Amino acid sequence: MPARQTSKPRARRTPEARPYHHGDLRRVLIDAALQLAAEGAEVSVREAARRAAVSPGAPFRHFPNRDALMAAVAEEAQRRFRAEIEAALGEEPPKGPLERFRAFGLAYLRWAMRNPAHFEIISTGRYFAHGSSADLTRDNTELIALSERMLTDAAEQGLLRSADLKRIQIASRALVYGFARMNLDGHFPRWGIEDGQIERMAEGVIDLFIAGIAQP
Amino acid sequence: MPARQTSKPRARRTPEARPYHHGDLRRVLIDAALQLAAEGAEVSVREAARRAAVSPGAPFRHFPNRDALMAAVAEEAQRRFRAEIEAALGEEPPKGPLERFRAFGLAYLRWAMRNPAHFEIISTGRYFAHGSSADLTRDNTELIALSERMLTDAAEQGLLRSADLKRIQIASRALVYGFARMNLDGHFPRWGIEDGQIERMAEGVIDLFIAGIAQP
DNA sequence: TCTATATGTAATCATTGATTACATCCTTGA
DNA sequence: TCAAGGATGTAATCAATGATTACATATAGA
Repeated sequence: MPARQTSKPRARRTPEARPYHHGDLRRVLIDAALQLAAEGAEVSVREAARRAAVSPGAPFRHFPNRDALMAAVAEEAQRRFRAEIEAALGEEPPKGPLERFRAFGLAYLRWAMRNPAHFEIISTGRYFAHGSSADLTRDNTELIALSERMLTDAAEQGLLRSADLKRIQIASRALVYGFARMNLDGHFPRWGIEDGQIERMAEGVIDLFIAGIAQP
Repeated sequence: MPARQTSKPRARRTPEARPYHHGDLRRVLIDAALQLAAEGAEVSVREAARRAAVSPGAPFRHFPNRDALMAAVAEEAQRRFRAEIEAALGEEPPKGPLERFRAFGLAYLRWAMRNPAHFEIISTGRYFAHGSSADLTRDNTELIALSERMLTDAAEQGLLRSADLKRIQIASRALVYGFARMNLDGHFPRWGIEDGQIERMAEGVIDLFIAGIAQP
């Protein structure tokens, strides 16, 4: 059997001999899990360990349990999500709040549709206790606050028909979230072959909503 | 040990001795799984078997695998979902299409919020292959058709501002589905203590949407 | 009544999350 | 410098689950 070399590893290790310690296993496990999810596979601790070429018990040195790993994965995904949305908004020349809201919704949906598995992990609360990660909660809260600020601005500038701001905020979240989840949950039967069609429909839905709340 | 009586079971069985054959195990398994889900537990084949007081292998006489059981569960849940919505619509005195649409959305959300686990099984497509049950697909399709008909009627009666009916239909589905899933996925933090508040917000969101698409 | 079929049981397997005892490495401070 | 001790990985093991197979029993129809 090709058992592990027992020669003193004190000496500089040969190129192919992995060192006993991994380097940054935590990071590698998170990446492996993200990749697993992106491939549409179930995320299992053992498979992540396998991809990191490490024993099945090793991950538990970094995460007390599977949920903690998933929470870390969600944290990373949420970070990327937020970064991409803010980047998209940053590219925009300054416009009115409703135009910014439109850009926000589009960036949100584009990311959700291009990273469905990661969006699912972020949003579902099925993989770990809600609020178990402060970072995740913060990123999420700030994204929501960002979008709500746009609507508040719009209201202050008299751009909205209704005075019930809270209602508009919730409805807008429900609309965008619902569209993302419909895509995720397989409610867009065929047209998914090339995603352009779904993204165009996302745009149309957002425009319809904005037209509905905007002062005529 | 209180091992099973080996006396010839040919004779009429004593009251407490369960007969070898169960009666309607398939049905009982589905009900057990529905109940498990409603309790917020994971639905496992074995636990369903346990509740049916039957061996762990028995369910596989009725369902080729776990997914098939979940599909049957979804079928039953979808049947109830549709029945309740149609019942709610039946109670309504005949009104305009937008009023009917409003009643539809409310009935939809009320059921989704009162049966979150069942709604999840129906809608997610994570528990079994989409389209694996003809009945489920049919019930779902007809619900969608029902709601779309209301919007079509509204359009024909000149009640809508926009001519893009398809867009309105998708947006309305996204809105209602999104609200239901936000509740399901834990995006309504505190106010859930008594559901009345969420149901009122659901009502408000639907009204906002209808006001947005209706001809002023 | 006799037999084919449907339905349940017992035993077993592979996979997974998790824990425990042990091995190895790395850092720190005397 | 180097030994102590914490951090990190391994090996072995456990319990739960989905699934399969061989076998047992009940039921229906000729």
